[in-house]
Amino acid sequence: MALKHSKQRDLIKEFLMTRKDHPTADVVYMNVRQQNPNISLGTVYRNLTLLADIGEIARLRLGDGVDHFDADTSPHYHFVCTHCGSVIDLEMDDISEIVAQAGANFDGHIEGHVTYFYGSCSDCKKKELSS
Amino acid sequence: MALKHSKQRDLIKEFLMTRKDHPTADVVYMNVRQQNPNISLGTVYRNLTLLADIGEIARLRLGDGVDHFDADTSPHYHFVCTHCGSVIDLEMDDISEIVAQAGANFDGHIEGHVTYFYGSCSDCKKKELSS
DNA sequence: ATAAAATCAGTAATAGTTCTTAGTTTTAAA
DNA sequence: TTTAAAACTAAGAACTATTACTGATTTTAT
Repeated sequence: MALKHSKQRDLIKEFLMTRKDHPTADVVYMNVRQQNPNISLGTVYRNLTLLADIGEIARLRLGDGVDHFDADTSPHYHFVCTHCGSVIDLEMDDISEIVAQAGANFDGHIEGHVTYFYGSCSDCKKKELSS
Repeated sequence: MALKHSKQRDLIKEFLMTRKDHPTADVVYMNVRQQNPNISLGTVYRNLTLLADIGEIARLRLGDGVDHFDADTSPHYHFVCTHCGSVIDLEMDDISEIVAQAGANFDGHIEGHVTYFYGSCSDCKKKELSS
């Protein structure tokens, strides 16, 4: 299982670090191909999964049926626009105290929570108003 | 678009109301077939989607790649066991004040939030301890 | 240098869900 | 109560995102 270096994995990680918009595997693939046209989609998926498993990136599941990836692994929350699908970081305080609330009347062990917010992003909100 | 009655839809809704474990489309299909062996999986999917769209049931996306359905549409939170995959209702107060927190430094419009918790359910917790 | 292990590209396979088609029910109105 | 339009159905094809398999290639510890 010893991890070996791979140019493909470096490329994927480097690309992801340049982006703040939480791209999907397919978007990563299309972009990374511009540097390495021979890279395969399977390699992109495998490495995204591997990087997520070792904690170097985060996998986001936002209910749209597609996994998004984020090079920013610090705890933070996301907003999903239900009109254009864009995913945006939110500036807000940590709310993980809700885990204690959830555990108060629960017999199992709660390890964590998944929270994201949805609505209209700034751009889509403007378009709605002007129509 | 006027909704017409359908025996299949009734059957699906009735089945879902008997369950508190948030079954998937496939589980609904397998069970509903015992009453109507000719029902098709597509019909189950179509009606679950329709019922969710008109608000009679809730569609839950819990990050496991499968949609779960819930006849209880009142606002409440869910726990997902990462070991056995079971989905359990949590008894806890409403936490939708987090929406205001999230909107404080955000330029768009936040309509709602998705939150669920994960960890080990009561049964799986016991099994871990005894191993 | 070399060889075991990890990785790769390419492609087939899978899972969950939606779409298409041709025929069947439902329902409002004649 | 016929009737005909609209909604609905079963069956299965198609689609999307993802994972698994293959034999060849790269990495790295010796």
